[in-house]
Amino acid sequence: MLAGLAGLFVLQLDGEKSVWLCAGIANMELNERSLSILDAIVEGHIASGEPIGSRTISKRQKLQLSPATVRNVMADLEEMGYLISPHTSAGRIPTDKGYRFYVDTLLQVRNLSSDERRKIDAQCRTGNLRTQEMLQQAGRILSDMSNHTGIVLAPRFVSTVFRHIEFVPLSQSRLLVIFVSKSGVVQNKIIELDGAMPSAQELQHITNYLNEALSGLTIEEVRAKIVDQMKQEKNLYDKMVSGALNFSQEVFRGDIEDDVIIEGAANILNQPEFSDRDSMKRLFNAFEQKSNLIHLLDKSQQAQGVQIYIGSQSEYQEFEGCSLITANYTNGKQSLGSLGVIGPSRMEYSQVVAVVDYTAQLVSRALELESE
Amino acid sequence: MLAGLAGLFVLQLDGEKSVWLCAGIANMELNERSLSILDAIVEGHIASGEPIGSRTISKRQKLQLSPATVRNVMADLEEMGYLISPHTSAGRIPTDKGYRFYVDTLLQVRNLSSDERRKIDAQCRTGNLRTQEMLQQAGRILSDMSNHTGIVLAPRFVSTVFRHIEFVPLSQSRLLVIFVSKSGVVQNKIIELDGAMPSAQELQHITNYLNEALSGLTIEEVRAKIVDQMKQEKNLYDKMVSGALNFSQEVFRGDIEDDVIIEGAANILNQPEFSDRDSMKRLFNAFEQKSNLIHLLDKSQQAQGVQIYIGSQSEYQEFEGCSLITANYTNGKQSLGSLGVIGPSRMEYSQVVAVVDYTAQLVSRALELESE
DNA sequence: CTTAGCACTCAAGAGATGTGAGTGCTAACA
DNA sequence: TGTTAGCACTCACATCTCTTGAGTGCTAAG
Repeated sequence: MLAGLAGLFVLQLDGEKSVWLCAGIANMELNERSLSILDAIVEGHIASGEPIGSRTISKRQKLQLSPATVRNVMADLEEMGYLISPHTSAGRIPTDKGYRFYVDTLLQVRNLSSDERRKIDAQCRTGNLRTQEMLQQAGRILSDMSNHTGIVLAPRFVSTVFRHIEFVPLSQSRLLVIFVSKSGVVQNKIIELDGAMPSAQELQHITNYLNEALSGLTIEEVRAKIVDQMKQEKNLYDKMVSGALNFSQEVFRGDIEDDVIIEGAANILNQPEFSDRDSMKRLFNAFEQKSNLIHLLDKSQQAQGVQIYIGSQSEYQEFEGCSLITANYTNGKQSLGSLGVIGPSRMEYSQVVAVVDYTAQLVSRALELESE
Repeated sequence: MLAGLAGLFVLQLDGEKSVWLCAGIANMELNERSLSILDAIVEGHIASGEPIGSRTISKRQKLQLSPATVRNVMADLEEMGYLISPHTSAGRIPTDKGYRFYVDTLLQVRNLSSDERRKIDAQCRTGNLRTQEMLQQAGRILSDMSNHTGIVLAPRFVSTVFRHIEFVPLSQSRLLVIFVSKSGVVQNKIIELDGAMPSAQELQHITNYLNEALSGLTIEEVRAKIVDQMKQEKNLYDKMVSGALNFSQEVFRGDIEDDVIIEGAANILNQPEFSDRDSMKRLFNAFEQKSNLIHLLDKSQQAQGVQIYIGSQSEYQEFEGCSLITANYTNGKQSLGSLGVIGPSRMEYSQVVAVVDYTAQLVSRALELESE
């Protein structure tokens, strides 16, 4: 859990760490004073957006140090890679490593005020939403409460539990297949038939058979089961079953792409750090392509609790200068997906972490109720 | 069809109008020379983005006029409201009225090169897409080919034709309803039951009854029919039918919101005219709220052929400085929705109109095939 | 009616200059 | 030995001036 190690870090939201404690545990290079100054610089920069100079730090009541002393410490911190100055005569700003250290060690996650909780609850409780809409609402909350961009990875199709399948013939050769997952998510797909369209009765039989045979399995298991049964096909004399299998192989083949909901992308226009065209375009393109975003969210789905990716540590160039704060959500039993906020590295972590955590809890609770 | 009248104008895509012709028909205030100069200024400005001066026009081979003469004409055009100069020593740029006139009278829609056609066709023919995906693909094409933002209004739910309904119980009191429209669009909705959940058999009965009774009607007609039958309820002794009606009233009540697909929003970052934060934000907000966009697209869906809205003529402030080029698409019989491109008023109309028109045709053809 | 000539305007870019926030270094101090 | 005051230095940023060039309107001649 050393600072500077890339990779994930699970925040403990309940325990508050004192700076004092960290001094011993987290990093031997830094004494209490350095930590305190680093903390002040990061928070000052987050608050103002400007580079922070030695005078500003020195004026803070807390530590009675002259600017010169602060400068010495800052020089050390710069040498260690936590800070950088944009140019000779400017103050210092945190590097990615600096943010990382701040987030891992110094950050005190604040609790949401009851006002904020109420605001979120109110937005959330807009009646009887379908899962998809509920997730979209969650994205909107994330975006509104953080003033950044909210992202939600919808439950992965392959890990959803099969509830129901239905076939609707569209034309001579085109058949619409509708699945419903246990949590009520509806997916559909069109398959082109090679042979003739089965009669209504045959379809009904196949439907009944599949609904019976596949109920309660995850899509992954469904796939496995079909492959398995196909192998034994020679032993199958029931024409209907063999037809159903042929069918469903077609149906469950191929991937249904993961779905990512992005809300409040326009908020990145508010961020001074993305004022230049290039970084703005890079981000928007990343939003439109989604695949890298999905990858990150997927990683986060497999982990537990709140995670913070900072800048280049996210592996993807287009997220340079960005931080991504995510949390997975569950249905009480297993992790279904993840959600979070993306914004500039200079972000009010303390606020955003609380919002992401709370929203993930809300979504989990909602899904838990549904899946019961 | 006088220039300056706000409102819609249906372009004739096949007929090419000569400037000469227009001089007589379109506007009595403008003689051939003025038209020619206005044309040159608009096209020049569209091509370069810069204000166009008298010297530039004078240097064109076509009309042998000195800069001074051109200046006189330009002064007249400015007085009539077609042009404006950003400042004293700059050239002229078209006003909204100027663009309107250009589009209505001077614009020569060019045909797509076979290369472009092939490119569009190739992108379109990505196999066996569901309607929703096909429309999204269309949005992407519009965006790619125009370098602006592509928008598509999905077929309005109320006007789609009922094909199939299905009920899936999710819990004791929550029932998932799935409709399929004739063109294969799947919609779903969750209803909360007041009374007890019907048994599987009852549900099956209700399903059969509704599928029978409602087949081939539009959702609008379905609603009317239900209301109608409810009135006669006293005469109904069939418990099942009355149950089905109660049910479906709940199901078809309330609106399913219109769906708008927006692709390539990031392209507005490329446009120098939207370089200032404010106009950029205004646009992105309009994209996120969608409602005004839907209203415009809906208007265009009810009209025929390609339509062009310019700047403030669109009624909405947030589209100031923008033009919207749209066309409706059909299933061969009736207009289902509309699609188009939104970008700065300074837009290559000739190119974009052709792309929008062609894409609308493609989508129409695809839906025609599906609905047969 | 058209055009050449001319004085005038103004945005944009290039220097020049001052200001202030911030730095590093050094020497004095506790 | 750690801390601090003092000082020279740096550099982004804002302001001002000056120049340049594209463009205009007006007037008088063709």
